[in-house]
Amino acid sequence: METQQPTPLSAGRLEIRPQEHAALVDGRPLSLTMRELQLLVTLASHPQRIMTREELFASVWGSQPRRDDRSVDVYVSRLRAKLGEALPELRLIHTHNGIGYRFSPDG
Amino acid sequence: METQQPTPLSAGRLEIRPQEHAALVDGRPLSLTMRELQLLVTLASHPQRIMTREELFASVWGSQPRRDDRSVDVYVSRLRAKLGEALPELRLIHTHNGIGYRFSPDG
DNA sequence: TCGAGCTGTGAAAATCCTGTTAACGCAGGG
DNA sequence: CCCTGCGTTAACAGGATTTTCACAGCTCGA
Repeated sequence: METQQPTPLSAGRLEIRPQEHAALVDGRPLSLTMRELQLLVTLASHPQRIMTREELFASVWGSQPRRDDRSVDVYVSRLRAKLGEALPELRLIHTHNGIGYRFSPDG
Repeated sequence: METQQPTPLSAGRLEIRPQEHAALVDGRPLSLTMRELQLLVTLASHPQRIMTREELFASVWGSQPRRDDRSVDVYVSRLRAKLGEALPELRLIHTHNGIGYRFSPDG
């Protein structure tokens, strides 16, 4: 069984409410697309854990990525851009070369 | 329990008095139709919360929308037009693609 | 009976999202 | 240096979604 998250995920000034399709910074919702939000939820559901592209893709897209698929990278980039606007001082998503990405609630 | 709103809803220069079927900007009443007002009241009663079309429809029309119903969209558009005339510098109603709409008191 | 305004619906126009590719930068090894 | 591998992001086309317009039916006073 996968770790079941309580409805709201919290990470400093960032709060994520999957049920409400919302990611809030200081109470203000970010304008995330479905994919971006799904990706953020997946990452934030496993704080400090390095997640592979395959894991992330499976969770967000519901299937196996094809060889050399860069969708995860592209959406991480888009997500970072929007998170960076709202929280310029924090880098919540970390790259792990050759493996995947990791969400760190405290930057 | 649902959030119970005090009679007058306030959002900057906009004030809404559901009891009096009135929405005022700087004290001047907007010419809103019933549906437009109901929609505005519903949205403004849940500031910063992303509301789905289903929620909005249920609240305003009192039933479930039929598949592919665009009534909510059309009335949001009509509402925006009238709000935009009175408050050209603010965008109070935000679209959340694939989900619904959100009322932000401060634009 | 007429006219004005409100409503819901369909559909065209405008806008946004998605997946994909490719250009670019950077670091390490040869 | 040059090459290679990897991550980042700009750009694009196609598809999906939203916005807006037009219209016909209704209601309600004049």
